Amino acid sequence: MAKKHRLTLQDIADELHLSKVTISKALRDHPDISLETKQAVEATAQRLGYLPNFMARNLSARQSNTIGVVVPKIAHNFFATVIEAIYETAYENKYEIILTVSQENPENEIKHLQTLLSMRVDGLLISVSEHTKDRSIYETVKQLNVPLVFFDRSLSGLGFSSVCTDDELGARQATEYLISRGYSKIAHCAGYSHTNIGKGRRDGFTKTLAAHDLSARDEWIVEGGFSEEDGYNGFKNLIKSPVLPEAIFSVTYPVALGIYAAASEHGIKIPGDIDIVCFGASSYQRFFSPSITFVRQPAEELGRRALELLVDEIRNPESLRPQLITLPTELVLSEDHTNEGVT
Amino acid sequence: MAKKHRLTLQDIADELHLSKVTISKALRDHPDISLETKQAVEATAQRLGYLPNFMARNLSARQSNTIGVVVPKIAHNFFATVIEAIYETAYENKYEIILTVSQENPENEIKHLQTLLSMRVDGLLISVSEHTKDRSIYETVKQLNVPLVFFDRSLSGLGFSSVCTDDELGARQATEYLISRGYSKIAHCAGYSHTNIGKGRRDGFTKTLAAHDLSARDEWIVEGGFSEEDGYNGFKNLIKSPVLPEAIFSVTYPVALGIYAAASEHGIKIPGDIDIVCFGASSYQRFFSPSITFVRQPAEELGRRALELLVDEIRNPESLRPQLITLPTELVLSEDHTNEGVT
DNA sequence: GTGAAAGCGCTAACAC
DNA sequence: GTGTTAGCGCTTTCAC
Repeated sequence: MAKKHRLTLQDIADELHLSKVTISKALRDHPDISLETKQAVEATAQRLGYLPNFMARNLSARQSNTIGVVVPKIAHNFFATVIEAIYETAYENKYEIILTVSQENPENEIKHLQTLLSMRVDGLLISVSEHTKDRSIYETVKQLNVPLVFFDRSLSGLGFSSVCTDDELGARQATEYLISRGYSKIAHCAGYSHTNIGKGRRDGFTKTLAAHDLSARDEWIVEGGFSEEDGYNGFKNLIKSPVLPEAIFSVTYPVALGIYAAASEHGIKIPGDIDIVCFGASSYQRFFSPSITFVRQPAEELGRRALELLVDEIRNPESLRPQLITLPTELVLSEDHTNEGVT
Repeated sequence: MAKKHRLTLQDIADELHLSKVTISKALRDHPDISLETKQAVEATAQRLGYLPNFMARNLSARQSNTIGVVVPKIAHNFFATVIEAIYETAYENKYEIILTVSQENPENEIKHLQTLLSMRVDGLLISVSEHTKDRSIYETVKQLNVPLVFFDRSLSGLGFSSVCTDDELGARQATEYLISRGYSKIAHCAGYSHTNIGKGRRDGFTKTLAAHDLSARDEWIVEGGFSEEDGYNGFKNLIKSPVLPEAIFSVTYPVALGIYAAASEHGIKIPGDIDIVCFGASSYQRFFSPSITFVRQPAEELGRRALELLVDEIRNPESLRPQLITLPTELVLSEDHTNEGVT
């Protein structure tokens, strides 16, 4: 059983005694072609079950209508939400998405970027891994003149646009809240300072403390990654301190989950014994207790804006200068705390 | 500023005074080429920053090393986990993934399938939407001879392989558990019976009841979709019954969340007033109370197996007959219940 | 071992 | 309006 010959423009052309160029134009609704012809072509294409070959089309047209995306992780509420928004917005704009996952590994990130470049994507949407340091691949992208927009986790100084959360604002909201609750001994399970989000959140934290004439003991700021495991390890380090903090500001939701796990191993109740505020949360959070106070990240908007900005840059390659967009956060109080006065 | 001319094989060929055919072969490690030449080519390709053009390569080679995936949703723990496993396994097998999202909409599903076919993906991995009824697109795929494997949500009778959860087993485990807890009035927020997973879970439920000489009142089996909203509406319907059930078996985790939301509006405590068991859960579930008893779905394994099976079919197009793989589930008791004897 | 010729399926430029 | 010609960048015979 030989591989079935897939229909081509020529097959339709033969059927209608026209040339394949006419078919090609008709199918793409080119003004050259008369309405009658278009309809006839459309009809037989439909009848024969013709499906265009995008590889051929794209090779010839030198564009793929395709956008490459690199994220550190998928199965994490924040990214899953951003990704879903990216998909929706892409389809509205007639772009297909090629999604790749770095797994927080810079080497994967480079490999995926190369693959996407080889696939000749029209543009790139990147959230860099927590360990990315080598920027040469991004310089290559710049040189190749391929539009790129960072989202959430960005690299500055490369001349690319970015759409990020206002990390410092969110951190300030979180910290102010903890201070308003009467805590003065506040710890921070922080993200790496070489990442924009780690640094922004940490800066917001320390600045807010300083504004209230407070400060955190050195060992109360534990720097690490953004995963459950990092939170777990972070808490284990934290409790080595001779003085325990009254509250913790966690850099991400997964980190907070790790903190929970570690704390429960030590018989420490959260938020009972040590209170917590978290940057980001699961969308399921509201159904469960302890319902924690958290900083809401504008995940959908982030995905949508990033994609729209990228499409803009693809369509107007020359006109635009890099834009650095920052979206505001919002503090969401846990039910336990809002009810406090009542209870 | 003209669009930069991307490097081609010819550029490397010129540099080395060889033909582009030689370069092409050298880069692909073709046995024709001598080691010296290969190394020289490799070196200058590296130096010049050559990136192959996959569109051209794929057009010429008539294969894309690409797999198309259609899922109903991303931002849902089960699918996010399956998708992540698919990505990992794909990379191990040197395939790129084109992921599309139907949003439970059959029209999107068809459109995406056509797009993927037009992109000439080497194979297809599908989890059908909850409303899919028209099967003609799948017959087209069959005719085109494109390998396709269903995962989790499948369509039978089309001659395609599938990798699914043992829904009936899981439902039996859940129902047996509720019965063992002493409940006899058990409701089921069910999925559509025209879907394999809706039907399997419902069958497991009713059969188990029957085996214990029990049965559910008609209005205790509420059929709907698989989302939070469906659970919410389902519960609203459920409580119209003159007799309230003592427990609910929920067809999915999102449905259980909807049930929570609706119940709390009515001042009904779950699992206090009405107990619940759920098919599937969030990976975060264990950190929170109420920690509910649930049926664990083998999400990673499902993704991995489905992709491996597909790759098999791509590589051995003739030899294999459709396989229907079913993976077992496992009941996970909530902490609240396991501690019961002790408390 | 290397390369010239042909073609993958399509589109763009230009003639008619 | 429609068709001819010439590629897009690569791979596959098949000579040499």
